[in-house]
Amino acid sequence: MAALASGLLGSLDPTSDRAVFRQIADHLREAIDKGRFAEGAKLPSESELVEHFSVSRMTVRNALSILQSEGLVSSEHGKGVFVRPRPPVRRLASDRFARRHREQGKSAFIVEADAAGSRPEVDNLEVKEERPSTDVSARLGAPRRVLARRRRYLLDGRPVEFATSYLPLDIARDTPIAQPNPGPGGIYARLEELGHTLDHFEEEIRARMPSPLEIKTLQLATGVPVIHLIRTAFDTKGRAVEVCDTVMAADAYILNYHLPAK
Amino acid sequence: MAALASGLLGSLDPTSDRAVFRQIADHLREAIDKGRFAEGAKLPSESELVEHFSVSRMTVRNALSILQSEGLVSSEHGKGVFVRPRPPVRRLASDRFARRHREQGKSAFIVEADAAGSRPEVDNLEVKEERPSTDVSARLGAPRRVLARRRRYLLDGRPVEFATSYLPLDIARDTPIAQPNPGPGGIYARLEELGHTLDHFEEEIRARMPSPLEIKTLQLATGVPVIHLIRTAFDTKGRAVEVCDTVMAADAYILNYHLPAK
DNA sequence: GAGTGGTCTAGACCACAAC
DNA sequence: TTGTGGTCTAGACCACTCG
Repeated sequence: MAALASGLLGSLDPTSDRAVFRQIADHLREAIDKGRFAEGAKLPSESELVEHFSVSRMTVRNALSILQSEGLVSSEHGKGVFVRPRPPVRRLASDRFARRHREQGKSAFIVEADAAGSRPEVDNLEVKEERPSTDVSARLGAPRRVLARRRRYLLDGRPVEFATSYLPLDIARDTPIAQPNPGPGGIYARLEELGHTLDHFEEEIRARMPSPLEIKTLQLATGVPVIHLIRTAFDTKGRAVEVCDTVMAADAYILNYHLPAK
Repeated sequence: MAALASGLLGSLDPTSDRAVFRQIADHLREAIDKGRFAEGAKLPSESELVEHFSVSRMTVRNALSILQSEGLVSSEHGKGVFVRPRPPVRRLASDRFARRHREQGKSAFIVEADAAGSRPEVDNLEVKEERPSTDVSARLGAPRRVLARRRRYLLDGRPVEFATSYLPLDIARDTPIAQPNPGPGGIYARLEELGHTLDHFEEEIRARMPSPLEIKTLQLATGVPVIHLIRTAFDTKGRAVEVCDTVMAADAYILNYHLPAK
């Protein structure tokens, strides 16, 4: 309907080998990168792009789907296609499980969110005994059953992280760890009270595209990967006392690590 | 042509609200997850799927594009659509820059690849002086110009990582660090010889979808995110002496970190 | 040459959002 | 009611791979 401000977008190169829908994607991407469409701004509608480039609607949709898969734009049914705003990221410090933080009685998530001025929430709480996966079992020294604690974290109403902690039953059964709310300082504080003084953690980090379930749970936009972090906690006797499997929306996090040069 | 073994794929649910192309994607995903199509196996051709599900070709292609964006399959022009084999992953230990490794004279990449039985290569070498980006500049204490060392790493012929090191010119100019081959132990060994004894590193990790240039440089399949790692090296005087900006194919790496509980 | 995926057209009908 | 994106059809021609 509205005339497209042609100045914002170039025109196609008919001599180019590059497919038309890729050229259109390139033009849009460049316009976004150069700030000609700001964060949150609406792109020209599909029908405007059809007219501007003189192509069929499928070609335009193909171009837009590229930008979606790159995480640059997201579409809203009945409204339009918008430049994805970059959500604020949460930095995870490598000392986030240091004892001095735990002793303050709040969980790391709550403390950091408060400090950043965000509203933290935890939901989807589930605590149950179950048979461990082979991977979790191997990490924990092959217990037959484990206590699983699942929860989802949200910031200002947006889900950012989904985590499950697994603990051997001989450690966790009939302790505050098996309660929905384990008390101040979280399960690490309880583990230390139970005599499992923590010695160190091992973290394992992957990045990949989310499964359909993860997309749903974290309400992920198209083109947003997840960071998959598996942390194992060891006590001073060298025993693995907890495995925490965490899936994070990658656009919500920066992970920080401190490495001594030794 | 060949009859499709219908047993491998269910049929559509006409009463479902779920879009047809999503249902087809679900069926294929389930078949892959359950191993009915092994890694590297060829999926039924588009025309076979068209016939099996009695839909148009665009609908089938829409379904396949979902699986591609999830990184589950990749298409090969003229051959077919194949289940993506999981490439072997390289684990990066958090002590990979420990001095004891450096003193053995080989770079971390070469040592690890040899140990894993892979054939390592380094190409795209470029060493030049340039003006730093604002981000790099801020990390290095605002030098006017820096030495940039760019290189790409390959394993068994496959590009897996693209890295740029930035060093302040007052440290690196007219030293072996400015040479294409800085010598045994790499630039960290040279830095220490120049009096910049390394104290610690800070690493910053993000995950995101790759830019078109990154897709090209790392020859990334559709649906493979990248891990973006920025490491800053500090000497014992507390000065930032190097920033290394690394982009890794996420399906080729697992990052390991060791965290003391303190 | 036969089969495959890659690109593109020109329509159609639907569901959702905003006025 | 109008405009938006979401889904789907039924074709077409092309480029690539393999025998």
